[in-house]
Amino acid sequence: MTTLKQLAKLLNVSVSTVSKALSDADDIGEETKKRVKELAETLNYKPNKLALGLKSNVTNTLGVVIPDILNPFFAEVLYGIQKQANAKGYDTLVCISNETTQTEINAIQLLKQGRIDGFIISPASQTIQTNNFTHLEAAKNERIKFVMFDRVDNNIQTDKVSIDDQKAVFSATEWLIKKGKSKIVYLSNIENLNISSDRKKGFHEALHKHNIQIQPEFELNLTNIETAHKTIEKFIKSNHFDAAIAVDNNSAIMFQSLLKSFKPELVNQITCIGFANSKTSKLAYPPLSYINQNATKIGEQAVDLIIERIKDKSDNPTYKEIKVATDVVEV
Amino acid sequence: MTTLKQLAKLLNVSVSTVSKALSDADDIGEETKKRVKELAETLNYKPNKLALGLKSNVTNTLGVVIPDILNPFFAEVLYGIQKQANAKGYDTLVCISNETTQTEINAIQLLKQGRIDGFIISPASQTIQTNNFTHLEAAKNERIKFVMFDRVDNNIQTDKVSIDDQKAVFSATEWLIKKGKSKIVYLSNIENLNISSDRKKGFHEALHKHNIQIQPEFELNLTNIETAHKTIEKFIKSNHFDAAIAVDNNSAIMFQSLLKSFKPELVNQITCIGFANSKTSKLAYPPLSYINQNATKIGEQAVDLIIERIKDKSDNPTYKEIKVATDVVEV
DNA sequence: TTGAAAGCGCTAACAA
DNA sequence: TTGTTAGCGCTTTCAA
Repeated sequence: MTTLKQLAKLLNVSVSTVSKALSDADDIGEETKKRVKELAETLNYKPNKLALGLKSNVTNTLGVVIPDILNPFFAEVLYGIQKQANAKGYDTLVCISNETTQTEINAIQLLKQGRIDGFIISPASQTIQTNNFTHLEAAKNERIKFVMFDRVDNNIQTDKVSIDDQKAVFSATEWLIKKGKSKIVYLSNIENLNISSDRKKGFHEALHKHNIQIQPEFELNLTNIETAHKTIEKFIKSNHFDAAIAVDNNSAIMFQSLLKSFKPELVNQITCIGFANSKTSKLAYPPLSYINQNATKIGEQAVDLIIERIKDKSDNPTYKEIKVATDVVEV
Repeated sequence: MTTLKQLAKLLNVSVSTVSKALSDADDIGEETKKRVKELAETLNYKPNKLALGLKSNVTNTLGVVIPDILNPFFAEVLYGIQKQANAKGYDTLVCISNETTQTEINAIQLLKQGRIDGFIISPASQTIQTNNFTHLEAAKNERIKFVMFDRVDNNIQTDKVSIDDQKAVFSATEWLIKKGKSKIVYLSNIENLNISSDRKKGFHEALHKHNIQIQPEFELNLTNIETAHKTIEKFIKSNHFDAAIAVDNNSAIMFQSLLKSFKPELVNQITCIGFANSKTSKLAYPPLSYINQNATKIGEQAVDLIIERIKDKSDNPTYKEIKVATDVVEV
């Protein structure tokens, strides 16, 4: 790595002259600037970011804590985060908590060691289930700035980005009802999170509004991937239904596939919808209509929020809670 | 952030005493050590990693450049990288190249600014298609250590981790043939990469070995997601076939779904196999047998290699090229 | 057993 | 217009 010192030596000037020349300070002669810049170019000089960070307490780096990168939703959020962070001149230090609180604590420790300006987190399911947010509280006390996304918690005061889960599922359910559907099976592989209960509320709300009876046996729990196929098969074989709504990224694809195997004659009459994006919707045929969660947008918004917060030096900030719009994409 | 200086002041000792006490140096009195450690604990002192990095030229951070995080394969590799890096005490600075060379160049620039000890990269498809590896050559000249994975290039001398693409597809094809299949359709959505041609070679090799004629119209190009369904539909409707092999992560799921729609009577007679993992294989019903690419393992191996290389101070290293074993998982 | 000083690469206030 | 100096947080050598 080329350093200022080396440039200075080669050019027979002082380190500070080189530093100033490179930043186009107006107290350096044009001639000198030119010489300095040329040599810097030739030697492919890049300022050492560690030194800059140490000096200025600004790292231009964002921490990102993601529960599960194998979940396409989080992968897409990460994509949005990266894209936006890059556009704004930030790098990302990424940690995957693997849904456990301990890994999350470690991650935040790492992120606290002066290496980031702030972080973006969606808490692990374990954290949410045990309601153990002490590490985030601690971060807050140490004035470390962070933004929560997707799995947001009401007890933590900070900036948040999510979708309106209840509304998203309400709209999708209503979309089905308006197509004349009334015997709708509800699929979820999401563990016991706020998101999950909000989504179910949206489902119930829509049924209620349209005077449709809630039937507990029409709500399938597919958390366990090993038994999911069996659960769906059993349901398909022994119930009358005319639509399916999945509140995660996978279950609708699965359901449709089983439907085609066990009741092929019904495929055209039964409408399936799930959370997805334009690409994953096409894994199924016919392609599934889907609830577009705008995961990329969530990531972008999270980045905007954290950068805004980083730049905001006020002591008593008013936190923002952004709801990214979702929409039903009919294919 | 608590610093050594602050601790020193509070304890009325010097900075160097604190530093040594915390690292258990044997020239510091037990009593002092105890006092220092207690206060450090209370104030939740964490050494500033930037300062450590600046001082020691060791960052314990790995750069990771990934072409496409929405591809489940790369997501899983990233998972493996994170897991292993963490286990070995490294953090990861992740960049997504989005399949373009320019982003990749930027990423490597970022990674070069003294922030990482080495990086792990799978080149963008653009980089490979234009055969433009100057940025990697440059990195090599600057003695920056890196490991290539998956999309490895013969012209770059460095450590590499990949699967034996030809062999993997050969084995899977042969697995189909041994089940009595001979009219096998070949599906690929992979752009023109080495991987792609190696996989096709494996396919041809197996056909050849078992005296099966190669039929170009049995090799479907599904690169364009918009036309993929149509292409498959047309094929299914107008050809006799008894098996399908997909050399990517999505096409087999898609193919099976279209098959069930257009030739449901054949589903039980036609065997589909694709690259997948235990989870994605279950998106289809019946679950697909799959070629297990061991993406997690690839990530882990890449981390092991880069760490080994970082620790190796020799001038003329012998580079390793690891082939991770694949296997056909019959469901 | 403890502390002072130098230095990693950089910036910025101040001096020349 | 250029250079000197101090300091960001840390480790380490050497001196006390």
